Amino acid sequence: MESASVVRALGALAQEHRLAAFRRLVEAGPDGLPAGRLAEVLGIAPSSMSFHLAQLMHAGLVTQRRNSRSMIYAADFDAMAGVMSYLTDNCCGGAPCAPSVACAVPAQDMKDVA
Amino acid sequence: MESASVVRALGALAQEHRLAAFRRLVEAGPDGLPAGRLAEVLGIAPSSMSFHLAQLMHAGLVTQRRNSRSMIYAADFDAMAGVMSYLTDNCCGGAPCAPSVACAVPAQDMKDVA
DNA sequence: TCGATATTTCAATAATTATTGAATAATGGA
DNA sequence: TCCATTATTCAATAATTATTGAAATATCGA
Repeated sequence: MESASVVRALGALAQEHRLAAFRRLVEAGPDGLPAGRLAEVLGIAPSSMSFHLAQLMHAGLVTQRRNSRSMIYAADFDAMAGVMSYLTDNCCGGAPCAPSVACAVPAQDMKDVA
Repeated sequence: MESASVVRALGALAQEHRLAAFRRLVEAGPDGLPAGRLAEVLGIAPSSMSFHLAQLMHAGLVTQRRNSRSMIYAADFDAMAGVMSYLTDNCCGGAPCAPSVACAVPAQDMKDVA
């Protein structure tokens, strides 16, 4: 993953509502969530939600599919893994920045979601 | 680390020149680099460099100290580790986004620096 | 086809971010 | 003290980002 993509991905996550949305999508897993549900949960206007989801799409961090009238968004775990690799390799000075526990421990629940 | 700090840190890294600067500082280690040297390496005006370093400072990702006439900046590895922990815990769906090799392998050289 | 639902696009505006040269501050050496 | 060096702050401007209501698009069920 080259640095321009990483800048886009970091920029996409560097916003309160988008970080919260992405966390919800990670929590939801591959099934994803409809745009309207996300807007409702985050308490923002549907058009704002569309704007933010477009940013996440452009950064390649989420996927989009239609289900009847709903647009379902889901986190792209491979893309996120690419960002994490880049940061680990280039921004952590060799020592893994993520504590080693992250390598062994299974899923962790989401507390403190906005 | 709470989400507002993470948003600030991601925002600080979500810019071409700042990501490049941070990578250089990671590479330089605890000794850090003077502001002027960074500006020179990145090819931007000293005042722009000051602006970007202030952003990184505000995000808590770098430290600052004076050495004679130079201001020396250094990467704050603990802060970066905090960001990585947050992302691993909240944005990677339990599966470690960083490949497991990152947990075992030592330092890695920096290629592809801007 | 018509109406309701779900979402996006558009337009207007506000707020934030990035850039640079010029002016200002801090340090050290002659 | 005076000058050169190093860096930051300021001012002006340009560019990008975020927000919302209104209008447009797509889908479904009756």
